[in-house]
Amino acid sequence: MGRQPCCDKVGLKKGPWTAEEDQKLISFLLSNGQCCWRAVPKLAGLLRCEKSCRLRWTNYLRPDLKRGLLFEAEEKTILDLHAQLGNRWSRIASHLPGRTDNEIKNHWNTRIKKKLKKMGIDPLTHKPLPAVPPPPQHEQHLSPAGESPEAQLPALPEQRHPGGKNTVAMAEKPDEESLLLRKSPAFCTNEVPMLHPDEIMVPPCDPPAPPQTCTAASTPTTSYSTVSTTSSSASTSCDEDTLLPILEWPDDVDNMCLIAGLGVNDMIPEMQSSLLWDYFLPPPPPPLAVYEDHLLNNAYVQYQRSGAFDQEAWNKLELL
DNA sequence: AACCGGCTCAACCGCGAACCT
DNA sequence: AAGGTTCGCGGTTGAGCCGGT
Repeated sequence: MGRQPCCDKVGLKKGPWTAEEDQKLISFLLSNGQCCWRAVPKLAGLLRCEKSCRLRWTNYLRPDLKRGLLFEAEEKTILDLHAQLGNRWSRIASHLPGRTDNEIKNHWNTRIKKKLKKMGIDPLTHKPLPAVPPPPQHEQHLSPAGESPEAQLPALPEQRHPGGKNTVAMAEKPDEESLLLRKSPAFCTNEVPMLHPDEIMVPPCDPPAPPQTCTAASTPTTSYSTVSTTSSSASTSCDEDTLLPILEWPDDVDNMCLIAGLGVNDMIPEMQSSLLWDYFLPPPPPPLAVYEDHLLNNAYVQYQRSGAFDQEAWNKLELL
């Protein structure tokens, strides 16, 4: 359909915005409100396309935006929502007041994704990464076109939305199979529940804690526990909705050991440190069936099921 | 001091949906 | 109904920053 590329017009400026341009846009939008974006650049006296103006406003200039690092609770909310929604950044952002989809997308791609990979979790599916089999000795061919290791993993279920957008498959109208999965308490390691939008329960994200809680070092685990207590009470209804068993996050090392089938005495000193999280994550993955059993005990699955979240361990991943 | 590589994030691009004529 | 316009979304890019050598 004869659509004009909006930014190809001659004479329109591209690239970083200057303070002067910002000021023009802000003062225009504050005095006139957001109406037809098409008219905004002209009326505001800007040599920008409407798209550029809208983006600058929504992602940067809007007065209700929070700036700076995401709070821990926000990060957890993003994790929760991404597990349910996939890369629907605008939907995720709608649950985080003052945050933009762009900001969340960037944060996901630069931080959370890495952390999950370090934990052996596929950031796309929130499932454990499959074992990468050692290349056969006589067949160490590169995959075609130099695909990344990720591209060489076993094919996942169809991830693309029928519309062609590269989003994680989501059951807009849950089919029989997905309904069964959601009703089965045994699921979890195989499937991340893809929920219908109106089923999504988001733990309240009330970070307006003092900004200093933003740094990992200054945040004792207990401070997050408060948040996760709140969220787990909220996630109770979530679990009711999805009919998942509610498992408690262990209060202490004894419980962690219990879950992992270990005695406290079995633990080496390092394990008794706050790196427990790491220890309960799967080492090089065994065959999938065994692996799944093992995962029933691992911390991330506990997190997926209960919403409880070991913030300290999570923060440590940042430092690795 | 200079160079290099990795990282971050603001901005851009292209597409589809919704709306309008 | 068909074609055009506007808006919003998600993926990608690249300039600038920063730490390491």
